[in-house]
Parts: sequence; structure tokens; C-alpha cells
Amino acid sequence: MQPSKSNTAHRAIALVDVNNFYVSCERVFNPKLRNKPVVVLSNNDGCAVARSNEVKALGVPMGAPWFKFKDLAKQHGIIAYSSNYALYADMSNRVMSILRQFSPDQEVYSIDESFLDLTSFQRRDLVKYGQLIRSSVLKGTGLPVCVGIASTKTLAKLANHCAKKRPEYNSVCNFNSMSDSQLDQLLSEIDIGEIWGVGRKRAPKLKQLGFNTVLDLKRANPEILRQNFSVVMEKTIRELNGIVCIELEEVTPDKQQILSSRSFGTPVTDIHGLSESISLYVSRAAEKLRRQQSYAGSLYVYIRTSPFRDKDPQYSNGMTIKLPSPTDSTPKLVSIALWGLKQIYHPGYNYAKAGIMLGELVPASGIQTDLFSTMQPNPKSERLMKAMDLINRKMGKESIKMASEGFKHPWKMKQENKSPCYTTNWDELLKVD
DNA sequence: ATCACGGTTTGCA
DNA sequence: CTAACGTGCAAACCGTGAT
Repeated sequence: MQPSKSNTAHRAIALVDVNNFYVSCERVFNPKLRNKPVVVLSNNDGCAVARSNEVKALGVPMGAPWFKFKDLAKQHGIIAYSSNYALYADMSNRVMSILRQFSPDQEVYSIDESFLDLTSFQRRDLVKYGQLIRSSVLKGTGLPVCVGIASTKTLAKLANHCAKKRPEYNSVCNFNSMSDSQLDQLLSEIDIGEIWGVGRKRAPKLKQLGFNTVLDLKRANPEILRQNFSVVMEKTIRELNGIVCIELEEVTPDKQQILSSRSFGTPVTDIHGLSESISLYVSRAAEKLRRQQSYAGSLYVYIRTSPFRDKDPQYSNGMTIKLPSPTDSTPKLVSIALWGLKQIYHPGYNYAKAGIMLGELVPASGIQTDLFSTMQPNPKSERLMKAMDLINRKMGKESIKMASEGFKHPWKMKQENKSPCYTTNWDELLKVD
């Protein structure tokens, strides 16, 4: 007889997550930042989106508006970086391809997280295997990761949480190697808000009903909780009990919508500035659209003032435009978006943000070609789009663009302290001192 | 009642 | 100097009008 193992572990799912990802990327290329308090700010240097442990210890919350913490930052010498997405994306790709070598079944869940199915490796010691993953990523990229292993994705997330928060696990935590009572003891020490799918809204509601720890929810009746919440809650409870309800998604499905929006560095009042920004966002979104070989059936444009400038008159509006036939052509999409902008624009406001969304996406292969339509896919325009995408890929972003995107962009987002693109741009690398 | 829809809310990284 | 608060997705949810 085997010693009683609760999780008659049919499956072994690992969640590998880079610690403080953006901050760790900056540290790889600037070792002086080690052991110092470092934050990385969101676009426009608006919020703190990545914090080193030192910064967390100083009490800066995730997503904190940075202007509220500038004094604290000065006091403690916190080093603040603007986000450098080109660098992070490249580092992410390196991490993901190393992880892929440890399992044929990988789901890239986000820029810094990957699920790996390790079920077929269970004859090995998975904690050792986790340590091997960890040292390989560290050696290959310089980035520190934590590994959580369990029988479902929801539990693997929690195991990863333990790997991070509890030094005794040495960055690798395997729930499957624990006994029932050991695991339940551990789950009883974790707050319900740490559970994947339980967030800002649901945690308080659950606590009101008397569920405070992960163990409380694990023991809850899934049917009854489903009435009070949703099918998601039911799945969460079953997953906490080791029943797989959320499968590994190895092939990333095509996007159903593509969104591009930015807040402005300085407010924009006239329609020209708005038009330029909208043109730029449509171009970015259309590139993504073509990369996944889809056509858009509708386009949504919106503009709004800043709700935080509460003394300013507020205005927010958007409109959805159904396209006469699905398209992936930048100039067509731009002219439609600009037409829409004209409809919703009102002078006299300080606009803080604009954006567009491409919706009703369909695969290019299955496009409805109406013989009598005047908007048939046009070979000339297709060749032009292909050429533009190729040039922009080879020569760098925005080598060629639509004239309507403009050039000066006084509204462009604020980025006061961006690090060089160490891995993707030779010119910037040469500037490093 | 039930459905399809569109807009809104929620959660997540 | 001052004022200053992200982005991009999916899915659930909810009100509404049509049937």
C-alpha cells in the first residue's frame, strides 16, 4: 500500500512565474540595481506595475498612482523606470523557449507566466525537476523564477504563491507531494483573495458568507456557491479539490477583438491631435490583425476626458461602426475610424485618452466573398499592406506609416526614464555607458 | 418565458 | 514649475426588445 496521498494525482501541472518580472529584466542589464528598491511604471509613467521586494516592503501597492509616492521614493532612493516593453517581450520569449524544453505541453499564460504539464514526468522527483527549471532559466536569461506544482491550474497558482512567499520551499513548491492533512493545513493559512478567480469584488462577498481561507472554499458546496456567484466559482471549488475543470490551452486561439488605446502625456483639445492618435492606434491594431490573419467586421472608436480631473467638464463617448465588409486594410480602417471620430467629437474638452477596438474578427481564409460587392479583397491593397508590414518588421517600428498619423505628437506619452532596448536595438545598446 | 443582442462589470497579468 | 491614475484581453452579467 502506498502512503495515503490525497491528490491521487492524476495530473501534475506546473506554474512557472518570473519574480517581479519587469524589475528583474532591468536588473539583468544593470546589476547595480540589485538589492536596491526599484519600480517599473506603466505607460505615461502613471502607475507602479512592477515592484522589487524592497519597494513592496516600503508599502507601495500594486498599481499605485506614482505621483502619490514620489515623496516616499525620494526619501528611500527608489529608482523608477518607465516601462520598456520591447525589452520585456524579448526576455519573455527567451524564458518561454527555455521552459518549452521541460515539457512538450506548454501554455504561455502571460508575459511572465507559463503552465507546463508535467504529468508524464512523475516518476522523477518533481521538486528537483522544478529546481532544474529554475536554474536553467536563471543561467539562460539571468531571471529568477518560482515554480508551483499541483494537480490543477488553480492549485498550481496557489503552490506558486507558496513557493514565492515561504522561503522554506526554496522557490519550488509541490502540493502533490504533500499528504491531505499537510496540504489542508497549508491551505487554511492562505487568504481567500489569493485564489485565481477571486478578486477585489468576490473576496469580500465570500468573507461575508464566512469563507475566509482557501480551505474554507475548498470545503464549500459547489452547487450552492454557484447560485450565489457563477459557474466560474463552481469550477474554482472543484479545482481546489483536485478535479480538473480548466484545461491547459496550448494553442493560443485567435483574438476575438483587438484593442489599441493610450492616455495622452498632455491633454488634447483639438480634433487634429485626436485624429493623429486614432490613426496611429488603428495602424497598430491592423498590424496585429494581419499577423493573426484575420479581418475585422466592426470598429469601435472612443475618446474621453480624465475622470481624475474632476474640476474639468467631463465627456466620454464612443461609437461602433459596422464595416460594409470585413477588411484588414489600414487605410480603409483609418478613414472609417476618423469618420467615427468626427461624429463623437465635441470641442471644448480636455481629452485624456482615445482608443479603438477591432471587433467581429473572422479568419482571412473563411472570408465571405460577395461576387457583387464593391469591397472585395483588393490584391493591390493587400500587396501594399504586406510590404508595409515587412518594412516595419525589418527596419523597425514606424519606418513607414500613414500620413494621417502625423509626426510631432505633442500628446505622446510620458516616459521619463526608459532603459535602453538592450536586446533588440543595436543603436540603443551603443549608448550604454 | 426565452432568446439574442449590446453594453457593462469583473478579473487577470 | 505644476499636475499628475495603464493596457488588453475574455467571459460573465444584465437590461432590453423581439418572439
